[in-house]
Amino acid sequence: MLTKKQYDLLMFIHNRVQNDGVSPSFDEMKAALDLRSKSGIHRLITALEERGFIRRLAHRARAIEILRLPENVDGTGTRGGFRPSVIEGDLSRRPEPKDAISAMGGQTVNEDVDAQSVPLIGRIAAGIPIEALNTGAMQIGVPSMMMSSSGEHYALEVKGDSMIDAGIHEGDIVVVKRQASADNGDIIVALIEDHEATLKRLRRKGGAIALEAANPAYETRLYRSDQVKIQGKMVGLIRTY
Amino acid sequence: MLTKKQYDLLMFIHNRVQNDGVSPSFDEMKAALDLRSKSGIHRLITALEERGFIRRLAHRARAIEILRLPENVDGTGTRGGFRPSVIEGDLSRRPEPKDAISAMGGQTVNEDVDAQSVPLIGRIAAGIPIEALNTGAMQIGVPSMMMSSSGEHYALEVKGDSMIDAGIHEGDIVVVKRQASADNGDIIVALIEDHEATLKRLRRKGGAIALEAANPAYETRLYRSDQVKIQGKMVGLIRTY
DNA sequence: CAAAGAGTGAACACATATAGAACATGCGGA
DNA sequence: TCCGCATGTTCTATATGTGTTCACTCTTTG
Repeated sequence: MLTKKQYDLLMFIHNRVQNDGVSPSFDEMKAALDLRSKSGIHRLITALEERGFIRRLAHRARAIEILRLPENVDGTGTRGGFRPSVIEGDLSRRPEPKDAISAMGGQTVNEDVDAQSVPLIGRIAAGIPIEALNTGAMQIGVPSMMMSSSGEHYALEVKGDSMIDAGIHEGDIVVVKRQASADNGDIIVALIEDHEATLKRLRRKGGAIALEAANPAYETRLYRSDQVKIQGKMVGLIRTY
Repeated sequence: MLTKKQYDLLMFIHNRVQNDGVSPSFDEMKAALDLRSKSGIHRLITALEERGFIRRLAHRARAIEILRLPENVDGTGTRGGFRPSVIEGDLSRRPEPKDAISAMGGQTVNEDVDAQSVPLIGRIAAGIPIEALNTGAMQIGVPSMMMSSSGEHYALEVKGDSMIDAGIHEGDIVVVKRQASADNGDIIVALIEDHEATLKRLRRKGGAIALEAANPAYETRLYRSDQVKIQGKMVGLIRTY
């Protein structure tokens, strides 16, 4: 759990981000908490990072991102804090998925765990469509650090060994961020000719799209760009022994 | 997450894309932010790209794509262009994870996320002791399914490639359950002669203990059982791309 | 192909921001 | 009470952010 100071600081940052879109500098936080030194802020920030409430880019100004909030986001404002527009009450989370981008991630937040739930929606393998086990889609907890704060994520269980040289084994669970485009070299979920989903590395060659397996036993296959729809980009992997 | 200037520029680009359908040139951005040089814009653009707000095509004019906006911006009605398409019609998402999970009747005590925190206490590699135990032990969220309900768990970052054939790469995080014994074939954290910690596969040979790497470049080493102390057994792996 | 348009990037000067050490204080639990 | 921990402070050291100028390179277009 957080100390009061840590909580205050987290709320201050959150409010600032909500209102300005810009995270505060150490000096501004210092003023907000009524301190005379930025070092105190530094330690609080470090503590928040350790506890998984925020994430930072090292050595970048104002590069703070809020990953989650404590359970009781009630805004017992110490200072003249503004109410966040998105978060209300304690457990009532936002009902509108379309807001998922403007709010923090759109997944549930637990009181003390640096993780979020994503749906495990099926399996994926070379040559085999994603099975729809939509019914009762299982939820799986995924470390927040694995996901970007915005966007939608889902999980798939890996079948087959086509990506084994990338350290992706049968039975592993891959976490995917849903997006329609990706960069060269990304591992993506690709839907081929609207019926076959596969996990491969993306490589663009001129106007064509190459889908590379990470296993010499499988050949790279080339497609026209209209044959392939990118369903998302792999952002993480979870394996249980 | 962003500095004021970065935020201003992002908003300017966003508005221009919304209104004109074309992203502004550096000169136009220069004028908009009241600068006298495009170089400043160039650096801001680089910063925005680094932070994942925009994407660019190198050496292409006006080839800026907005990936996301800061959290305070209401994206309603503006997201049409880059809302990724869904995987398949009937696989579409389940926007209310909490309902899904409670509807499944899982015996979750933690009503929200199926995960727990474990401390990330250091790094491990062949031949190198586990570094620094306490200094700012960062907590990491780990799926509950990865851990047994009892027992103590911790996490280590992997250095080196000695287990690469087991799909364990440099930078991966391994989740370990603390225990003093393990079965043949388990991957364990072993402390050798009280000074060297290593991640290896356990193989007992008569009275001796063999520690096998999963990389042909490393040799299996044999120890007397009094030379090796088992620190725990690997139960999971987490990788972020 | 040449010119215009667009983007890159080094270098300099300041302004801001972050990192940490070192030491002091106050509070709650063993 | 003693100890550990979160917290406050002061100071010092670095690193990053910003605005500018200048010299190119790359693309697009007539």
